[in-house]
Amino acid sequence: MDYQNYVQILKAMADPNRLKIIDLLSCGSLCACDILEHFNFSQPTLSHHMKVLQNAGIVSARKDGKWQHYTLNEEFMTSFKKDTDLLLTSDDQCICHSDADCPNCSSGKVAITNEKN
Amino acid sequence: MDYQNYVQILKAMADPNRLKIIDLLSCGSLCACDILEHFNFSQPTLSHHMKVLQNAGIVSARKDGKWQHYTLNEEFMTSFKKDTDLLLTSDDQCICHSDADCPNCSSGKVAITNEKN
DNA sequence: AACTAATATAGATGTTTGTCTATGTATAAG
DNA sequence: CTTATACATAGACAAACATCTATATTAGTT
Repeated sequence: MDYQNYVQILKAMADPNRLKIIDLLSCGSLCACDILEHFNFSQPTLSHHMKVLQNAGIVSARKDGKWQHYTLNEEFMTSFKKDTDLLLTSDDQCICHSDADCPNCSSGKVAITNEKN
Repeated sequence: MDYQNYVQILKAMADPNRLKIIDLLSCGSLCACDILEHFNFSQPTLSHHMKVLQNAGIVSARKDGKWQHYTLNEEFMTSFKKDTDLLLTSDDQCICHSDADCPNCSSGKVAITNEKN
């Protein structure tokens, strides 16, 4: 799996305020000023958070006159859940399979989830 | 949902090395020295990372002689996926429902996913 | 008892990050 | 054209964080 992208997403989510923004957007699109009303921090701080969320591919923005409308990316929601499953599942893509000295691989502990081999 | 706990988990995961540790442990339990072999950082650094993962409830440790065996918590894996689903779904627990001025609530955009009301 | 191996703790350090104030830019309204 | 509104950018700063070296602790071994 693509660690870099997944870590960037996790970092973007790992802030209580940005998490709240994601939660807000999960109800539907919102413009910056509507989001800002839910917080105590300044407008530039929100601007910064929205940029972090956009850079991580979590949120996309659409400009409409003076307003910026933010929407949760459908692709993020599906791929994040998929990557999480991939991470927490012992499968062929497990990192230890590329390591000949891995105790779990050599001891056969992974065999149960690797029956096709 | 419990933001505090979820954010703590996200913060613990939002580091490339700790993410790799989680991936390693998803194949089965490992002791500290086995984990350390996969990295270039020092032993105290690993000790620090393992503590972060334990404090977040992601990993639990069992001492066996000189060795510390680390295991991915089953409870973390299930609750993390559940919380993620909860976050990314517009449902009754959506944060905006506690806010009378929320544009999405007042405009009825959420109605589709809230048919029982 | 002395030694070695596995891990933890303490303290220092450079980097990242969340936040702020001040200011710039773009769009609409009067 | 001036003014107000919505948002972005620049730069500063304190707190959090990842890492290191040095040292302590714990448990086997000789």
